[in-house]
Amino acid sequence: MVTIRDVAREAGVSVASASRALNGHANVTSETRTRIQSAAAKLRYVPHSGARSLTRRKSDAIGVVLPDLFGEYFSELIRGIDRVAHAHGLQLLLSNMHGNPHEAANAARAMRGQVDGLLVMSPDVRREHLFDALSTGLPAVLLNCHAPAPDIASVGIDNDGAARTMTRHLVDSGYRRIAFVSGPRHNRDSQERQAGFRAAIIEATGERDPIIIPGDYSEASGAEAANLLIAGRLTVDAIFCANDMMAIGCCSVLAEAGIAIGETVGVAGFDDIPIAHYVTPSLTTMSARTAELGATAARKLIEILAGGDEHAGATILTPQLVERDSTRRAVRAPRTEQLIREFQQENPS
Amino acid sequence: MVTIRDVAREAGVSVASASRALNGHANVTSETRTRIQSAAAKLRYVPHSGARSLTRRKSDAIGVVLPDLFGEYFSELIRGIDRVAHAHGLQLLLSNMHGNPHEAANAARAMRGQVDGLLVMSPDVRREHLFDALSTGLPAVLLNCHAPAPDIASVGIDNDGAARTMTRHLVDSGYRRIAFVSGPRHNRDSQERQAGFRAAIIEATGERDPIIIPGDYSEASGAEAANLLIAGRLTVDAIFCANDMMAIGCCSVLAEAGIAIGETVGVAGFDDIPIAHYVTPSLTTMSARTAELGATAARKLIEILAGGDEHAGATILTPQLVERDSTRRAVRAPRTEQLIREFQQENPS
DNA sequence: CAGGGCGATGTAACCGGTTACATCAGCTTG
DNA sequence: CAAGCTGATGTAACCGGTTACATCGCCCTG
Repeated sequence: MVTIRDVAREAGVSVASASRALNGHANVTSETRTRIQSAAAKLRYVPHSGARSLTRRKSDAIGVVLPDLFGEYFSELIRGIDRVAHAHGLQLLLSNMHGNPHEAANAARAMRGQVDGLLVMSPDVRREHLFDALSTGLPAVLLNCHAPAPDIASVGIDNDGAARTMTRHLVDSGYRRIAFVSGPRHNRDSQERQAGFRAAIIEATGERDPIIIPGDYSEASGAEAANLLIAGRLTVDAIFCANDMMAIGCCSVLAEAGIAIGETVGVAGFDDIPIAHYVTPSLTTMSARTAELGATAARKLIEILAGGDEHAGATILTPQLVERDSTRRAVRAPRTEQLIREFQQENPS
Repeated sequence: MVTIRDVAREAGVSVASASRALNGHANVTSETRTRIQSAAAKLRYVPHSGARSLTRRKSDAIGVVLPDLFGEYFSELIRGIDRVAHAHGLQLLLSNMHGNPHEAANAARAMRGQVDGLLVMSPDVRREHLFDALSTGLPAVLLNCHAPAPDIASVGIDNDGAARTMTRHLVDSGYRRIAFVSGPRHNRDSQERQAGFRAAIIEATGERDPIIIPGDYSEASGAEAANLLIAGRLTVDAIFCANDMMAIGCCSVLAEAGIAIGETVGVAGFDDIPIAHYVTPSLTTMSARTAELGATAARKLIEILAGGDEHAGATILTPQLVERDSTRRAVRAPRTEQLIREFQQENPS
């Protein structure tokens, strides 16, 4: 493997000059510089960025620690992070804790010396895990986590408010008895969404003990909720799932059973993953603007790395209601819609 | 930042002993070891993996260079890669060339010294780009690329064979005039899929000049193809799209226009992204087994890193036909299906 | 008890860069 | 022409680890 010393030797200069020339420092004769550059090109020199980061004390990379890497939620998140990281010339070091909260600390430790900062998403609410993860001393931004201390930067979404918005939307759309399907018990997002749902139900209907079905964010657990309904063990006319995948599982069981989604039973999700737009009927959901969440967190970390300590504290994004067919009372077949449109075009006003 | 020298001082030993103790080498008294370990714990020592990789000459990380990071295709791919990387204790350094083939070389260069090997996907067929990307001297495995030299390891899928399989499936399902919607011109996968389609059409129908509509893998370009058909400028009864997103775009326009997909016009895609399963009607497609592709490539790279040079050369995965409703002639409403099932249950045999 | 062997520990070189400081040549200027 | 300045270049220390080799103390053995 060719090093900068090889380049220096080839060009007949010292390593210091070689380093200066290759890094574009000013104090090198242009003659020397070209000689060094051509030596580097001839030897196909590629700088060793590991060694480089050792002296420069920065690595131009940020670490991303996520609970899981699958599903659209995470591809969206990474897309948002990558967009701003790439714009700042930063690499992304990815780590997946595979659902094991203890691994977050390991992952963060393993990244010490390879990254300048950390983006950590640890949806489990138990705090000690987060502290572990942050113990490397690296600057970090938390995603969708309760910051264990107020001086730690975090970016999250307003789950509570968003769940209220959705619940009110369901009530306003005329649904009377609404059930909520929760996510995993220790998941903070799910807890907050559930709290928002409960508050909005109490406010709207006075019902103090709304129906809550335990789920785990999986498609299967959404399907189970739908099965309860079909079996007659759940009399509701709307189901609000704590994430989109459960809503989709729910819809497919209902559709299979011939129940008119939207008309007979309204279904809503949360996150607005891309699939939500493509399923039939399309799914009403709260857009968590996941890519934006990632981008915001990355931006915040970069600002902190640049020395702005005033960027600590929490940034909260407000999800937006995306109303689609799964909560529309009159869902017509596409063909019918088409005929209506044609009719309207032919008979203006 | 606390270094191993601080730990050594705290424990009253030399750095060598500290290093040995912390790395679990045998030749340390257990008494000394515990003393060093508690010193490390007390000081919250986290090893600097950058410095570590400098002497160990390995970084326990692999670089992944991809043309884009969005969409389900890439989250699937990364999922597969991560699964095996994680199992081998490897980190993932991600780089996105954002559609610019020249960036692949930059990305690969930037990774020198931070990764032990590279996984490169560069769907652009122009060879010099690939050579550039490989010029770092790092071991690399190519994904879905023509290896520019036979001794370079690569993993790909049999696009040609898969396209033939799909085309034959369409013919066997009774579709007579089939159009193909291609991907971007320089995309190798698309070219091979198109070639497979053409060959199968010639074989099945003798038609030497089948209909090929240029697309670009985007949902919009699939929609455009459908618009051609609706406008009557394309008389076909099946559309085979070079990827799923185009097929989905195509379907939504057809459905919007009230055309019965499957019945009147068959639509097929390629890749089997998760959405394909959720759209209505569900999409017939060739499963590229993307996660498996990533996992296979990662496994291959790891074997090469372990010193097995016999693993060079190409591995080809065979996609599998996933037949769904978009190419079924009798697509019934879910309610109808349900009634039929009930009828069959009540009247066995 | 001297000498050899062995296991624990320390010293220092090294990995591949960057950079503070020293050096040196060439020019200006009094 | 000597002194001083400037800018290019070289020397060597350093970043934070690992590890070859040296050292040292201890125990065993003849």
